[in-house]
Amino acid sequence: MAGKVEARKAALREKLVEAAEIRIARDGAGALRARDLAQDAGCALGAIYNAYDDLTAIIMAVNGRTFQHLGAAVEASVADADHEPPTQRLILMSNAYLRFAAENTNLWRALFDLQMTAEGPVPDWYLQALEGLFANIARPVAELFPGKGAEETGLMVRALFSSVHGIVLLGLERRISGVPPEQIETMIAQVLGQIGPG
Amino acid sequence: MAGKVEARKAALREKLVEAAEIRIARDGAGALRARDLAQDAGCALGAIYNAYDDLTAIIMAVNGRTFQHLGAAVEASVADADHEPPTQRLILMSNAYLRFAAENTNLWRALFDLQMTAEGPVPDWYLQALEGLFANIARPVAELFPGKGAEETGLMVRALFSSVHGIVLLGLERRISGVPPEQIETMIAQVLGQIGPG
DNA sequence: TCAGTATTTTGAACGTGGTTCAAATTGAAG
DNA sequence: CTTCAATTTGAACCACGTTCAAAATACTGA
Repeated sequence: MAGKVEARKAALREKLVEAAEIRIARDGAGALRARDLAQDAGCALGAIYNAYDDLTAIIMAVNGRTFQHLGAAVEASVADADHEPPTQRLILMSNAYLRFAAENTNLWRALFDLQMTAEGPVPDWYLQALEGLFANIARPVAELFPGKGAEETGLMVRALFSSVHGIVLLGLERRISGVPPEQIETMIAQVLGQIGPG
Repeated sequence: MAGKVEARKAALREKLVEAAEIRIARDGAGALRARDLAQDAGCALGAIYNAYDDLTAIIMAVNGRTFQHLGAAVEASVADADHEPPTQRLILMSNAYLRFAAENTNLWRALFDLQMTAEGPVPDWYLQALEGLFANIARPVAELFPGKGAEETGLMVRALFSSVHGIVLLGLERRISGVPPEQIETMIAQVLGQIGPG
């Protein structure tokens, strides 16, 4: 019975991220409360701190899942779009990004909100998840700018991702943008439609 | 001596925003503490709540100033650039935006961080300040796309602002972007340089 | 099986921080 | 100077993340 405690610990970790995911999705990461989480997971308040260092670590665990889902959604959007021109593939991915953000706003926000708050270095898997996203963008961009070097292409990839991210971010903040959600796609197309050589 | 209390109250409000501005600029809006603020302003803890509804209201007051400074910086960047082509003017404004954000990161972040947190409606002057920024962008955009209607131009203005905002936001988050600050200008130019008719 | 030891779980308690409010202080009026 | 209203004060309240000594549980050897 050596793995019994291990298994119980793992089960608790699992229950905690699941409960946290539900709460973050519903109320946002800022509304996550240790006491609520303990209740949801059916454990003692202190047990949370046996499973994770602190609440931030749990949010990070949720972010890990969210990144997976986000990455899958973006990749699926161009899974069978090889025949489409590169600009169109960029637009497809961006719309998938928008859709994911719109349907999972709080979880998606947690992905980027956390960075601002926490001081320490971003975990490695975080950066790698981002690189994964960038890799998908890099393919159409490389097709669009065959002449450019890797350096400049890499910057362009980040610039385009950041642009779409900004459009989605402010666009979903209805109170600021005043733009109805269905217009966000138009804005993305307006910007990405311009991208191309010469 | 009718206006005496009024004046004292106004003076306290002033001291509070000034102290808050200094603290937010140094440590970020999230690190603002009521007790520190009271000490800085030389008033009792409770006095804060005579002058303002809550800490959020003080941050909003600071944001009001920040918006003024930001608007002034952006306008100044194209003050005597009428002879420049529209794309160049967009780049000038964007670089001014970047520069302001880089030099006043915490104050600039507070401008957008707060929205996420607070639930209530955004105050009117907030939206008007944004409209003021948009108006500056609208001029070059209208020159670039003389054929487009007001509707589409308005969307494009928001799309471009959001794009630059996104590039600056993620670019300054060094831990995420991994891009050195001086490259952010390059990314802005990469995207804005593409904008133009047909 | 059981006593003894190690490990895990528990939740009361601590520290921090925003906000409140009864009491003290200050200012206005007679 | 006295009285009354308004303002100012800071101790106290509550919510929350986190800790840690004690209780519960699991493991080991006889």
